[in-house]
Amino acid sequence: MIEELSKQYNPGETEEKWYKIWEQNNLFAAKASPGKEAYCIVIPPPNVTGILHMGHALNNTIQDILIRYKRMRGFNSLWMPGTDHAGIATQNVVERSLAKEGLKRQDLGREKFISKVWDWKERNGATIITQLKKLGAACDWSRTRFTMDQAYSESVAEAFVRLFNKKLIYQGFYIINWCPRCQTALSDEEATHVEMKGSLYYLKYPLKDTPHEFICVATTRPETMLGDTAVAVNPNDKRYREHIGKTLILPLVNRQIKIIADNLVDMQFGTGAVKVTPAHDLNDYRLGRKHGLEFINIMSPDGTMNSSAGKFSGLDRFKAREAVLGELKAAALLEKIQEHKLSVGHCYRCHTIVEPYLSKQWFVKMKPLAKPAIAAVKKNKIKFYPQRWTKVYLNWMENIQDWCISRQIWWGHRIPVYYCRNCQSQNPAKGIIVSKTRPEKCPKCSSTDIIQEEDVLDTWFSSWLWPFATFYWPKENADLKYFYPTSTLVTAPEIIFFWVARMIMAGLEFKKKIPFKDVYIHGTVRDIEGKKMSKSLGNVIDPLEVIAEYGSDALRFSLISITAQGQDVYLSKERFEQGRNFANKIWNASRFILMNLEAENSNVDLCAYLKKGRLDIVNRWILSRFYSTLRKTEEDLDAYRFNEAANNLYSFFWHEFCDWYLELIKPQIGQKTTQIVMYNVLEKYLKLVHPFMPFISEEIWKRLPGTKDSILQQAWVRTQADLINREDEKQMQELFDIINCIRNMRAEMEVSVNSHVEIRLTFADKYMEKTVQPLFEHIKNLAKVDKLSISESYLPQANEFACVLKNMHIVMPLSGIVNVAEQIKKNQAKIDKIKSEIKNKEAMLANRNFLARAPKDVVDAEKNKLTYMHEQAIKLEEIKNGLR
RNA sequence: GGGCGAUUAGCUCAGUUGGUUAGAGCGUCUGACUUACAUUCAGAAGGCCAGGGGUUCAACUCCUCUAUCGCCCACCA
Repeated sequence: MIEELSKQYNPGETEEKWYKIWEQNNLFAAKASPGKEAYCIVIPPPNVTGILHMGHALNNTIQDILIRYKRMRGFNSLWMPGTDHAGIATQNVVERSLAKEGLKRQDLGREKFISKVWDWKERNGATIITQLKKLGAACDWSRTRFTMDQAYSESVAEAFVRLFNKKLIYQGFYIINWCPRCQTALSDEEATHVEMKGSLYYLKYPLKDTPHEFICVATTRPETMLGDTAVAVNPNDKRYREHIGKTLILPLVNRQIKIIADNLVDMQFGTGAVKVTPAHDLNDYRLGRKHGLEFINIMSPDGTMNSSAGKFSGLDRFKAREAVLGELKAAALLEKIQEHKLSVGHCYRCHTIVEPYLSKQWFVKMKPLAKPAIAAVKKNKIKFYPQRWTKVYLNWMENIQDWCISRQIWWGHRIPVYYCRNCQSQNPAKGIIVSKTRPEKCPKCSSTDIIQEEDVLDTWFSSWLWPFATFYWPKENADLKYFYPTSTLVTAPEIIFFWVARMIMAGLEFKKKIPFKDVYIHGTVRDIEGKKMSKSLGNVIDPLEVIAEYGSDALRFSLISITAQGQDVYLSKERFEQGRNFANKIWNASRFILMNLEAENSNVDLCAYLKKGRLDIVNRWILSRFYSTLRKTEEDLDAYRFNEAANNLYSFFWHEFCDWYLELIKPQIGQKTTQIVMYNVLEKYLKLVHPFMPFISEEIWKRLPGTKDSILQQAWVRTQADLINREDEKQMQELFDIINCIRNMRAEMEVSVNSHVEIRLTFADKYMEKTVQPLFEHIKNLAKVDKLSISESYLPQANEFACVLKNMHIVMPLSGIVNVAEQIKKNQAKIDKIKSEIKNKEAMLANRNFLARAPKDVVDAEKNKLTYMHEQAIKLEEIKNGLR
């Protein structure tokens, strides 16, 4: 069996094999079991249209680490998976494929179109789930939810009705962000502002009574002038004071519009006079309401000009801009064009420039919802990691605007509002029925002529219920009771407003409890130049390719090890080599151990064995280091310092366990105690590394003699504080220093490995001599020394070279030195450096404040150091003399 | 306009509450086929910790200002 292990680890087959077994055996499933503490994470549901990208890989690796770690630590750990119907995004995908057939969704009609989308979902919706499985995600797939599922949709309707009944939902005409391509309203968050180079156009509007006089206004969207119903100036502006109240003739349209005064107008900007288009600009809308202006909508939902735009009707908004400018120019009414930077809203789904557009929409009143959500965070009931996001959250919440939740698309939860046509025919404001299910007849007039609201809800109106709707809220049930509130939410910063903040509000509103205790915000994955990874930039590193090439464990480990808490990640493909190499290192170390392990020495309980006898220092040391690593790993994971934990596990295994321990024990590998310790460290280490590298840890775990159950069901390693021994660690450090020093001397002097070397050691104190002496064999082995002796006098002979170590002197024959002059020079540099350091240290130790205020151990350490430096300086001088 | 983050080795980044000699990976250079691993092993070179000022016995770490880059927010016509 041992011979079967290859020299190189092959992740491909192994990973596929284990995931299948885990899944088949339901190892990820969690059941509500009161009495046992729950640990629950709800996945940020990826869009059904989603394809695994590095952001997902990072996000889900972090969650998987937490889930596996907490399960091993004894929690009843549940990772709730699912996908999001992603209204606009999904509809766009299906519309695009329809377009290939030359069809529009309107050609099919609502019902047929929706069933097409469902078809698409059935065919492609599981892609992202399959990909998450490749990553190793330990989700309880039996619970997989979809935001459009029947039960989930009922939760959505319930939430709507409750808010409506509390008068927290209202309908009204407001300026919203309109995407002319998707032809729907968007929330403020869905319009992403991008800084762009544009122009500021100065238009001249003639005064009615004195047509040779003009008021000049500046605008970035000249086509909107067709909908102007006033020009506003600041009442304190001397330039225009006399014109206030006068009438202008709006060019091209010949509408008479008034000059109004309002403090909102900034005198510094443009000409100080601003055209007012109440139906196409938020500020203008407010001015319009305030001053009772007319609202003229000049645009159709598709972004072309409508009949109110007169002869421009039918033109696309940007074509209309050119046409308007052309005509104004011809009429000499275009004074000038200035370059101007401005930030323009874009649809977050299709990147089309959005229009501020006046339309009838549904809104959620947010201030009352925000209040308890602010308090929960302020009172630390919910904590953000890193903490700085708290401020971002609070700032947004304290300035929250009402949420436009209606969308003019078809794919989504249709708003549970019904209209009785009979009632409406008498009074349009009446006849609104809000109900979770379609009413059979109007409760007022009993008419059955009832139609449902056409609009659907914003996708986020369903996502914000995710932490409890996934447990079939509002139905009270054991799972909901047991797993809610969930424990940790792991997500990206760009989603704080869309989702995190709203979930907190929804949780407090509907469940009267916070939805989660901790929010871990990780960084954005960027390419090596710091750009966001995106398909259009072509800078995407595909995680699936990385998995195929390096393995999932490698992807996970590398990703985690470079992700400092909340920092953005700059990624290049080479980074994954580190993870692959590490997996291979674990593989080979295990191979080595298994090759040498006697079956009887596996599965020996370490604690019981230790009671019987004392170990040698090397074995004591590795146990001490292991348990220190365990402690550090726990501290780091509990504080969400994943990279620290990963790097610490890496350097323990590679640089302590492999580089030192395994090398040191090679000569004694047959010994029972050594075998037991080496087996135990490996076995326990596999558990520590399992949350990070689930596949390879399982593969090796299952190859350990006598292990049957999966590693992911194992209990975490128990702390053994008594096995952490600083004194042993210190002593071993002395040994490493000596070996390093000798290796160093050989390398510097270019002494071939094969040549015989004799080393004399001189110790400053007898105690140290005593502790190092038993380690002589190790020094000989690892530093390739033939003869090792202790001498009283450290003074190097004429043919010797010496090196100074703390409290120690290492002397070796000079014969191998190639360039003595070079050595003397180096030596002198060292002496100079030490002397200047001594000066500083002496000054510090002479400082009364330091002695009075610094902790005792710091003072002692400094004193020791000074003594040591003095000795070293003297010795170096002597060596220098010896070299001559 | 407001807020946040970054600035540490050639590159990409760590550095948790101030306290021994500021670390890692990659890259470079030197040496090694040492029977677990060349996806390896042993070593070396390389840092006024962005800059100024301050607090402190002690600053990469805390405060302040400046510069450069990046992100987010805002009703900049």
